[in-house]
Formats: sequence, structure tokens, C-alpha cells
Amino acid sequence: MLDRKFVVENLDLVEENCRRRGAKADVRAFAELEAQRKAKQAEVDELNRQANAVSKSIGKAKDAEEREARKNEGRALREQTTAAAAELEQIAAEADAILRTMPNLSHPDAPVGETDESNLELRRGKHEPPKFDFKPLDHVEVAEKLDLIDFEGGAKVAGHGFYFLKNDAVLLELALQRYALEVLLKEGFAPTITPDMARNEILHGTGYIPRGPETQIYSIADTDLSLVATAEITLGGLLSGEILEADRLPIKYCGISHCYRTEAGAGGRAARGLYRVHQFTKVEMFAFTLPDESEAMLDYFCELECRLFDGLGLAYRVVDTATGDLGGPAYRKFDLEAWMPGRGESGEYGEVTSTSNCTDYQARRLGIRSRTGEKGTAFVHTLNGTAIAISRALVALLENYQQADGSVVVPDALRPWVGKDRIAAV
RNA sequence: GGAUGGGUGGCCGAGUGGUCUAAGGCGGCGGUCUUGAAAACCGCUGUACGGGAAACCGUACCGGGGGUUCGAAUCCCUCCCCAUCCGCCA
Repeated sequence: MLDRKFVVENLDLVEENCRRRGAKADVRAFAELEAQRKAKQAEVDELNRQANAVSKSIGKAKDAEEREARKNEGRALREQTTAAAAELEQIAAEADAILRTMPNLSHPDAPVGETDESNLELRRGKHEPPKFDFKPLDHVEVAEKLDLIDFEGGAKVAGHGFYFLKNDAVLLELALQRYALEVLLKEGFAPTITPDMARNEILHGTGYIPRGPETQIYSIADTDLSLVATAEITLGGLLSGEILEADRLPIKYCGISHCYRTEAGAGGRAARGLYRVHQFTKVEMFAFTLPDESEAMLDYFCELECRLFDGLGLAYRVVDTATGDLGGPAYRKFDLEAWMPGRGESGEYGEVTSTSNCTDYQARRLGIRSRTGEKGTAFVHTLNGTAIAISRALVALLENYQQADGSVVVPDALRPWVGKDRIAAV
């Protein structure tokens, strides 16, 4: 969430930012409530002060009679305090509800626009899309011929959007994890395998809404837990409530987790095969940085994503995400879109990774601060980035490396872990 | 899942109803001494919000939430977490 004081002092700026990001937050109403909150807080503080003074005087009272009189005085004050505190809570809750609907500020260079159609292509990877002397199949057909993915089996046991990876697809998944991990370990990321569930409080802190009609999140009945949509949630939550010494920063984690998404409201969008599924595995990067280090870290994350996909020999483009498509927490976001020959009429770019600088938006809610010199603390900045989302990477690999005979060539980078250079029908 | 014991400041740790404005120690910062350093000694050293030009003052915070009381780190309820033992189990 945003800093409440900043919002009050920059009403026009925040309103304009909400407009650009397609968020309907009543910024003016918030400012009004915030003024009321401050006044009520002062009232509660003053009543508390008086009540404390009375309480202290009771211990020093001369006789029983005076003690009784003082007690009555104290009781009356505490009643007033309780009433004022209840009003304060009411006002604060209303103000917070509005504050939570305000998205993060936006990087001045982020393209302004309502949808992903305004996204700005920044550059392309070092590989060209492959040329085929046959009509390339989409990944569902490629996988079908090689018996790599069982969508019907997935639907039978868990419904549409679930699948079994089979045979060499299993090796591909594990190889992709190892490949990504290898690169990230060399870069100094602390590797983790995170919980696949998190408390709803942590979800909120990272900007995910666990309940409601449009939620992307599966919640676990009769508990305070939800299935995570990404390891960003668990990794961000890992240091919640902590004050970090500045010399520990930046802290870089990578985390492997399963990701669960309801995809509510995604009906009609390209949903064939592995592209949009309810469960997949992802290797995620996450960093906590000092405020003035986050922009460089975002570029670094993006560069690592490029390196990973260049290393797989896949063609991609990097786009700067438009304001309307940034979601709540991101200040700036870069996506990698890999070339998918089987997508659309004759191939299209499809999103495979995403990296965001969330500045202090998540850290404020999660209470993650750094010590700044002698006195005081500052909220850290948090960043996340996809190293490899396995399902989307499989789409790209199967479609780009398919051969005329129906087999799929294994890219060099994955051969050590797949143990073969080609996946062919048995 | 059951039993027992715990959760206190950056860290360790004392504290069973009002002088808690949380002892003591460690670490950190400043100073004295010293050519310099170490040691010793002295002082300072939590977070947030509000007020103030500042010094400083006020309020809240002792795992989270609720309760009893004029007053709670302390008593009660509840939840979470940690340790140990038992049960179950990959």
C-alpha cells in the first residue's frame, strides 16, 4: 500500500495515477477520513493521558475515601476513551479500505495506456524465430504425438486446467528447474523450495486478494490459508515484520513452488493446452533492496531472464508493461514474450516471464524495513521476477524445437539433465 | 493429534497488579585515558503516530486478538509460534 501521508500531501498526483492504472479509488474521500482519523487519534491520546494520570494518583492516595473518588473519575475517563477508540477504529477501517484499493505509483517511463496493447517493445533476444519447411503444430499436438501430457487424465481427477506431465515431459520439467537454478546459484541467489500455501495475511501483504468473486486465489476451507499463486508470496512473507541491517542488503532469494490460479474471469482468452492452467511449477527470483538500489535490480532481473531464454535458444521480445496492466503492487514491470510458432494463425509472442519492481508497496504492508544510519528506518524495496515458469516454457520449447518427423530436439542447455538430445515417439 | 514448558528491546535475559519511565549483560555509537590501538571507566543507544524551530513532550506497542481492573509484561479467554516428550506417518 501507499504511504498515507504521501497520499494526503499529493492528492492530484495519486488521483491521476489511479486513473492511468484503471483503479477506482476515492482519493478525496480518503483524505477527508484521514483528517478525521488524525483528530480522533489526538482525542484518544489525550483521554488516555488523563486516565493514566488518574490511575497513577490512586496508588499514592492518602485515604480510602480519596481512593474511591479517584476510581470513579478513572472509570468515567476510561468509558470515554473506549468510546472514542471505537470511533477511531471505525474511521481508520474506512480509510484503510480505500487506501488498499490504491495501486502503487508508476515509473515515469512506463508507457501510459489501459491494456496490454499499449505495452512497449524494448528489444529482442539474440535468436530469430525458427523457420519451418512444414506447418508447425501447436504444443498440444506435439505433446499428443509424443505422449508427453495427459490433459484428459488431469481433467478426470481435478477438472479442466489440470494435466499430467508424462514421460520425457517430466524430465523436461526437472531439467528446466535445474537449468534455472544453476544460473541463479552462480549469481548468488539463496535457493529455496517454499511452502505452496500461505496465510491470508501474507497474501494481502504482497498485494493478492484471497477472497471475492474475481480472485485468482484458491483458499483452503476452514483455515486461514490459501494456495500460493507464485513463490513471490512466500518469499516476500519470509522477512515480514523484520528490520534488516543495511549491510545485509540486497538479499536475493530464488524459490521453487507450485503455483495455483483459479483464472476466474479468464474465460475466452487463449486457454488451449498448457498456456493457461490452474497449476504449474515456477522458479521465482525475489530481492529485498535499499530504496535507491531497486531500479538497478529490476534491470538485473530482466537481464537474467533474457540470459535464461537466450540460453534455451528461444526467440523473445522484452516489453515495458503499460500502466493499466501493471496490477496493484508494481511500480514498473518488464515481461518477456517468447515466440510460440503454434499460437494463433501463424505464431505469436506469448508471455513467459514477468519481473516487477514493487518499490516499498509490499514492504510497507509486510513491515519489512532497513536501518538507516544512527536513527530511523526505511521500508525496503521488493522485486520479483520469473526465472522459469515451467508450463509456459514447455509451450515454447515444444513448439520451437519440433521437427518434421514429430520429434522434439532438446536444447543444448537442458541435455545434461534430460539425458538425451531428442524426444521421439516410442 | 495429546501432554508439559515457553514467546520480553538489534541479541541474551530478569520481571506474578501501581515507583516498569522494563533490571542486568552483549553488541553499537560518543567521550576520558593513549603516539595509535586494546583494556578500563563515563554517557548515549527500540518502533510507530501526534505536538514542537529545537531541546523535548504525549500516546500506543512485552507473540496476535479479546476480556477483568481506576490501573496489566504480570490475572482470565482465544489464536499463532517455538521447545521437549508421547502418538501417528512419507
